[in-house]
Order: sequence, then C-alpha cells, then structure tokens
Amino acid sequence: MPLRVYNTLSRQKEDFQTVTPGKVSMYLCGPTVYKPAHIGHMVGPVIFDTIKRYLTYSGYQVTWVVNITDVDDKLINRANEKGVTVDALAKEMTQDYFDNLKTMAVDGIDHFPYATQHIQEMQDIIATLIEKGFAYPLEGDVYFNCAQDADYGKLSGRSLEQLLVGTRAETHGGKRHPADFALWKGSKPGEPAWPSPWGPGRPGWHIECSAMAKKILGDSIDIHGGGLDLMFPHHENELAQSESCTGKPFARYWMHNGLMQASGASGKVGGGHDKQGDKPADLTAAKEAQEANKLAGSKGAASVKELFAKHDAETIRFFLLATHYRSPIDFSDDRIAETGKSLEGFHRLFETFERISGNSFYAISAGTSRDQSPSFSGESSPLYLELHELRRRYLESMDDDFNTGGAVGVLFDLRKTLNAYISDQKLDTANPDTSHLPPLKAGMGLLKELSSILGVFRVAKPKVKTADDATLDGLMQLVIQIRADARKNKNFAVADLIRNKLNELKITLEDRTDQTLWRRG
RNA sequence: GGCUCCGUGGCCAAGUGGCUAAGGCAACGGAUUGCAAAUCCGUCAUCGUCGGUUCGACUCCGACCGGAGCCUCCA
Repeated sequence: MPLRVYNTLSRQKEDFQTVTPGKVSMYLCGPTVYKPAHIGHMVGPVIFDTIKRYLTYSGYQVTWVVNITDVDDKLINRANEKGVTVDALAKEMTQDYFDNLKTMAVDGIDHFPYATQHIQEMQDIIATLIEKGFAYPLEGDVYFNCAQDADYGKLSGRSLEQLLVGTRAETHGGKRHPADFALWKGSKPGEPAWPSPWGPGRPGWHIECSAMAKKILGDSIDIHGGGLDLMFPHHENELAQSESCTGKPFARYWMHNGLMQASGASGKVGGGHDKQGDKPADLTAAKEAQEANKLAGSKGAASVKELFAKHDAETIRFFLLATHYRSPIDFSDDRIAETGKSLEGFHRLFETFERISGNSFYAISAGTSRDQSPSFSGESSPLYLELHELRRRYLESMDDDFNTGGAVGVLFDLRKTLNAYISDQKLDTANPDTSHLPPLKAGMGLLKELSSILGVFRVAKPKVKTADDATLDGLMQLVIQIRADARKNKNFAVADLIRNKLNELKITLEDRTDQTLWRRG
C-alpha cells in the first residue's frame, strides 16, 4: 500500500512520488515575527514535523524549510507602536518562536531562511518576471500581471472574472487588473528599504517564499505546506510567480492544515438566527462573534507560553495530532484537559513496565526505520500476532494522508493490549517467572517506535528533585508505613482516614499486593 | 454574492459501496480490592434531513437544513 497524500491542487489523494526518488523537499510557510506566537501557529509545525518523521521513518531523506518573515507592514506598525526598531522586534519574536518549537518537540526543521537576507534573490525573480512580461513596474512598485498567467487561480479554484466581481477593494490607479499584486513595494520615508532597479522599497508578501524555496530547495519542490487561510491569496500568488518565472511546476503537493478555533470563551456563533439576509443587525453581531472566535489576529488569543504554564506541551502536541490535520480544531482548556486524562494511562503503563522489568520505557531504543522494524510474524507468543496487526494498522493509517488520528487510536489499542497481557500473565505481582517478559518488552519497543513517529513519549517528564521533594517523599514513606500497620491490624478506619485526607491534598494512594504506591494528582 | 470544506453514540474523534462503524473522555455492570486506586472483561451509535443511482450506501449524485474557512498581508 503506497503512501497517499491529499493534494489541494487536485482536491484528491494522490500516490506520493517525489521529484528525486528517495528524497523529499518540504517548505512550510513560517511566521511573521511581530508578536508572540499563539497556539494556532504551532499547528503547522507540529503536523509537518510529524510528517517529516514519518517520511524519514519510511526511508526518505527529507529537507524541511520554514521561513521567517522579518519585514512586513505588521512588523513595521508594531515596532513603531512599541518604539523599537523593526530588527529588534523581529529578533525578539523569532526567539519566542524558536523557544516554542523546542517546547513542542519540533526539531526537524533544517533551514530557517530570513526574508531580509534574500532580497537579492527576490529581485532576481522580479527582474525575470518583468523580462518575461509577467510583471510591470508602476510608480516605484512592481506588480504581477495576473492576466498574463493562463492558469492563475488553479490552486484556490478561482478565476480572474470571479475575482473581479468579488473584489470590492479599490484598485490602485494604474493596476491593470484588480487581482494584480505587489512584488515590490516602494517605500515611504522612515520605512525599511532596500535599493532596487525600481527604486528603494521592500518585497511584497509572497515573493519571499518563492525566492527562498527556489534557492534552498530548487525550482520544483515536493511538498508545500501552510495553513488553509494561506491558500488564497498567498499560495496562489506564490505559485503564479514561481511557475511564471521558472516555467516549471512549483510544488507537487500542496498541503493545507485546518485552522484552530477558539471555542467556549464566547457563545457559539449562529445558534438559531434566521435564514440569511433579513436582519442586518444580527448579521453584524454574528460577524463580530465570529471575529472574536478567530484566533488569528485576535488579541485575546493566549500566547503559547501562557498555555505551557497551564498544560503540558506533550499533551498539547498529542491533542493536535488526535485530529486529522485537514480538519479545523476546536481549542479549549477542557479539550486539552481531556487529552491529558487520556494520556495518564500511558504514563501509568510506563511505571508499571519499569516496576516489572527494571527498564525505563524512555531508555528503550526502538526501531527508527520501517524496514528494520521487527515484523513479529515468525514469533510464537499470541501477543506477537497482535503486535504485528497493530503495527500494520498504524502504518496503514499513516500511509493514508498521514492520518494521525487513526494512528493515535492504534496507540490506545496497543496500550490496552499490553495492559491485558500484563494482567493475564500476572506480571505485576512479583511474579518470579520471567519467561513472559520478552513479549512485553517487544510490545513496549513497538509502542516506543510508533509514538516516536508522532513525537510523543520521547523523554521522561523531568523529575526535579528539590529538598522539598525529598522531604515529602520521606514523609510519604512514613505515612504509608503507619497506614500499612493499621491495615495489618484491620484498623481500616484509620487507614481510610489517611487515604481520604491525602486525597484532599491531591495525593492518590494505590495499594498493590506487595507495596503501596503514591502519586500526586 | 463567488470559491472551498464539514455535519458519525452524552462530549471529542477515525473510517468504509456489502464482514462485528476504530479509539478517547464520561456513564453503567462485572472481575480484582478489607474498601478504594490502578488494571482487566463487558454494555452504550445505523452515521444532519429528504430524494436518486445501485442487487446493496453512512460511504456516490442532487436538493434542503445547519456549521466553518477564504474572497480584506491571519499559520
């Protein structure tokens, strides 16, 4: 079963075939670094990081580029508001972005090109476009000539005629078509500017991606990704420029991730308002509510760092991957909390495994390649058969347009299978018979392998041992000892009192056959 | 108005032209436990509505209802 990828260009899943066999070039539109990143900015990186992991696992050599837009109107405006230079603001926000990627375990990005460092490459493309008749200078600006591009609109499914009707924005006086967009913008006094054959100015929004993708990855790349909101006009224009410039297909597969939406904060939009059109007031209200629910550009959207204070980054990553990447995701604290609960069972299993085998789950070195991974097919224990089937289902899901939601489901099934095995074989009861251990270790190895592809359960939660923790641990051992004595004497009233009081302190006791465990939460 | 997309159990969420429609959270029953916790076993949906195509559709087509995004430099 070959890998299949949904291509926005064709609106269907296609067999995955790269420009160069065995290699994948991948470009993801990165952030404009003008304010701290919010959770929505993490969706693309997490998804494409996972895609890269899976492609690498499948034997491809992947090169992944994410650009940093460090010159832009929003950046200029915000720098002016804050009274800092564009450069300083950009640097600060770039660092914020990098910090967040690291926290989210996004570490597969190979290149971070900066727009301001590729002005020459952009100008080269613009010059070529003018030369070929696809662009024209106008009063210090340079515009792309949409009418000259025969297949303009093919990505988003629009035609120039439709754009004419739909556009209400007033046209720049000399533009030949309202849809024509700026490749180069002449600068006003005080704005960042670079010299150019068309006068001092700065690049248009779309040209940087064309230039940097071309420079680092070549004329034709395999995967171009970004948020659904970028499909038009950004990607449409990027595509038009690049293909008009090189005469070659720009990207084989256009992949767009769904957008994250805030939910819960304000009531849901719509509810029961009448059919459309009759009540302008309602419509306006609905519009406003809609705006409020949008994360993008919304001032209320919490920064990623604020979110990390409340939720574990791994939980957030898992949450993002539990839904198909093309679907919109409703974001709320409750949703994240629910995901956190669903992950507890994994951490519990890791503890159990360590108790049984003496090995840490996190120390397992699992297979990193689809081919080298054990197939389990020749083994004797019935568990191996199940492992084999689970692995097959996982790969089948991921092969189907990176269906991480289905893959996550397999992880839960694998968890249940291993817990059932432990339960059946009574492995967690100081069982001296170790003959049932190898299959369990194989299963844990598989869990490690498959979860690593999603980028979760990779490192143990840091257990910071402070003086307080040491004291607490000592205290707990004492309390547990006292309670054990009480239980031995059938003094359950005391035993239960201790446990209930500890519960109120968010400490849970777990009486096992040979010992009593405790944990917070 | 134009262009995309979506509507699966209480909530979240995979998936398929015809075997028992994944999984998670919640709930309930049972095993285990002194009682719990954890774990295991089990129960809980006919897939927005109405038509059509088909031997057969939740899955394909149409209409309608409901929701989302884009057309305004928002990932």
